[in-house]
Formats: sequence, structure tokens, C-alpha cells
Amino acid sequence: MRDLIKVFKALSDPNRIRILKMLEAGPLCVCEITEVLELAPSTVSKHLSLLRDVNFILDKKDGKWVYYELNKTDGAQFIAELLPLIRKWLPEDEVILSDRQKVKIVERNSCTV
Amino acid sequence: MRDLIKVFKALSDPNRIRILKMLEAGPLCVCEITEVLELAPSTVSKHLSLLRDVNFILDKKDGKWVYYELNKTDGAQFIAELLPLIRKWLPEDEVILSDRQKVKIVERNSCTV
DNA sequence: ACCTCATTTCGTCATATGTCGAAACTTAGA
DNA sequence: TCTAAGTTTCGACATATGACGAAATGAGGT
Repeated sequence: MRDLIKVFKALSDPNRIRILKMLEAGPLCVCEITEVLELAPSTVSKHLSLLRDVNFILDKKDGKWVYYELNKTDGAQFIAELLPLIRKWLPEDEVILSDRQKVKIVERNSCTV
Repeated sequence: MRDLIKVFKALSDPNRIRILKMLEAGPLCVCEITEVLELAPSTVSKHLSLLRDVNFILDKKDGKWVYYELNKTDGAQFIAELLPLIRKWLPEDEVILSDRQKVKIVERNSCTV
């Protein structure tokens, strides 16, 4: 029960949904996500560690950078089944679409926030 | 997005999950649910109206009593797809099993709380 | 009309949550 | 080793949430 509640709580914040939808397109580092969401780095970091705690995402260190990506391993049953539903239920959300565009631009820039 | 967040928030409380699992066995009136959860009637009423607001459940008045049941109409896509997942992910939760037993007893009693 | 009982609404309270800025930590490079 | 830049941790704050009791509402029965 506890774990199930944690899973639904993790999905109960629009910024965390935005992060998951961004990661559907591929891994991103914290600073890229921060630029798109326009939140403080500490806030984004907290969202990311929460999403990691429920096994939705994984982190990979690469030098100074920490990349996050969707967890597609066997230990990620919850998000594996929920993401398709979210995909269906958020068909053309303006914010999500806008984030998708922003990610492409941010990726090309240097990451000095 | 707003609606999706409301759906996940509705599922982010153990007492509301317990209510949904109890209603899987059939309609219940507020006082029956109140006895099983051992919460104040006002608290249960609040949970129920929240679940109704996201179209998870429907209410039917019958004299003094208000019965709640799972919404199985076409307007209940969210819960229709999520309940099977919850059923799979909460295989043998002690609280849920205990609630199921309590419901059977409470149903036979008079409902004067 | 009045009374009773189930339910809801309201006000209040303690705790949880999302946010930020400052400081600490980590790694790469000079 | 020192500096710079990305990330995380910590402390503080405002708001959201879940709980209660008291009072209001609604529907039957006397």
C-alpha cells in the first residue's frame, strides 16, 4: 500500500509529469530540465530524486553532469504501465507540447544557467 | 493536465484507496464506510465527495441514506483503467483484506453510528 | 410541526508539500 | 591545489491536505 501511494503522489504534481514527458524523448541533464521548467535548480533536483525514489527514472553521472532517463528496467513496472495511460490521457496538452519544443533548443545551448 | 493531476491526487490517500477497494464488492452507504475506516463521518464524507468529483464513484440517495458505488459509466475512463492496475499491484494487502471482512459484518448491523 | 438520524458543510488544527536561496558537495580543468 | 560549474542538501516559508467537532441540511416517522 505504502509504495502504491508513493507512486500516485509522485504523479500528483504537474512539474513531475512535465519531467517524465520530457524524458520520453531521451535522457536530459538537470540543468536542461531546469531551463525548460524555469524553476530553481534545487527544486528540480528534489523532484528528480523523488521520481528516482519511486523507480520512475535512473541517473547516470557523466563528469560534472548528471543525466536522468526513464527507467525501463524490470524494476519499473509501475511507470511502465502508467506512462502509456498518461500518454493517452494527455493527448495535446499545450504545456507538454511547448516543453518538447524548448527541450530541442536548450539541448543545443551551453548549459551555464 | 489539471484533470490528470486531480485523478492522481485522488488516489494518493490510503483511506480513499480503501474506499475504492470496498466499493469493488458493491455499493455502500456512508455510515458503513465510516464504521470500517473508523474515521469521523465528516472526514469520510469529504473523501467521498472528492472521489465523486473525479468521477470515480456515483451517489444514489435512498431515504435517509446515501449509497456510493463505483462509476462504471462511459464518463469513468480513468478509474476504469486504473482499478485493474491497483488490483494487480495490491495483491494481498492486510488492510484491504481486513476491510473486506469488516464490510460483511457491518452490512448486517443497524447503521446507527 | 416536531424529532430523529444520516449526511454534509464549516472552521480549526497539525502535518505534508512545493518553492526558494544559501551553502555544501563533486568533478574537470588550469 | 585552486577555481569553476553542475548538482545536491539544508533551512525557511507559504500553501495544500487530512483530520476532527460543531453546526447546518435533508428526509422519514411520530
